[in-house]
Amino acid sequence: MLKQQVADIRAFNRFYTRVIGLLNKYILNSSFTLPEVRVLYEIYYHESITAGEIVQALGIDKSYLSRMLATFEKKKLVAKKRSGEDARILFLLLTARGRKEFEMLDAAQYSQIENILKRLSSVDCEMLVTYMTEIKKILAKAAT
Amino acid sequence: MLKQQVADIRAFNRFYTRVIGLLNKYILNSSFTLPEVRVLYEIYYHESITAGEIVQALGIDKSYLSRMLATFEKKKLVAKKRSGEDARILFLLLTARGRKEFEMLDAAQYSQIENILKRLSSVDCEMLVTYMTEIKKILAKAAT
DNA sequence: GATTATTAGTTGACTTTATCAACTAATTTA
DNA sequence: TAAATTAGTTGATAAAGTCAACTAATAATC
Repeated sequence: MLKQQVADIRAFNRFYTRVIGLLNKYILNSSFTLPEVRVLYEIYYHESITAGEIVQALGIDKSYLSRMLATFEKKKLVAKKRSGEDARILFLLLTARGRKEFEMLDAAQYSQIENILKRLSSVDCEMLVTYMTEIKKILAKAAT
Repeated sequence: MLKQQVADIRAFNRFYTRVIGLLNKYILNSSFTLPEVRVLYEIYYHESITAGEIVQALGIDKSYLSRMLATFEKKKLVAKKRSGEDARILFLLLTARGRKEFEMLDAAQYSQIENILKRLSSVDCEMLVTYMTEIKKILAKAAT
């Protein structure tokens, strides 16, 4: 029955909002904020990304990002390289230090998930991953 | 392999963060903020809930909630009733107006999900709900 | 049964997150 | 070459969230 399905999905959304919230909480104990980590993530996995692309990808304000990048530059985590072809564009890249810092965060987030999985049987782990992957696939269909 | 499982779960988390973000975006066009809607939800579905229980359920700060409830009271959406047994405790309840406002929001969120399900086959709908329910069960085990 | 500890909630001060509009500098177009 | 676009910066400010100290009431214990 559709009505019950909608209710179940909303229940999952509330539940999972809380899960994500708890996982993110730990980031708040790091020296970075949540949007900062997301920005570092984008630069780490797409070196030579532009500020505009991050604005698109994360849906954040360009002025907000501009200031965030300025503090990253001050801390020598991110460097900017002006494009030769279009001098309006700045390519962003992590410095060695930026990569190192991000990798530490990334590793901590990894072990946070790992600690959850450790509490589960291997069958439950497999099922969890399978269900998540399937949900992604199904929702991707709805998005087209 | 555990490593891949962790990576898959993190990919799901990034994916689902966006899903929830898109669903929540509409709330931002309402006259309520996201945490406000969550608080109204809690009171609506558990009349005679206390502030402390909401803090527990949603993981929000008690001072933040305290101020939010004050604005709800000012707008005549929420009323407080001091417990006779323990005068430290305030029970929360929605006024008729609060219930009406929440029901409008709730109906809009319902049809938002409904619109997504309409784009899926009934098998996909059922699978989606099943997977979500199973994920909740599995993660609940890990939480104990 | 007075004193201490605990609990529920409030308040003040603050930080983080986010937005808007005006601006600079470079590039494209007409 | 002037006008329009584009990428990003800066100033001002609002909204969201947090922390710690506080009040008021109750419960615990000596």
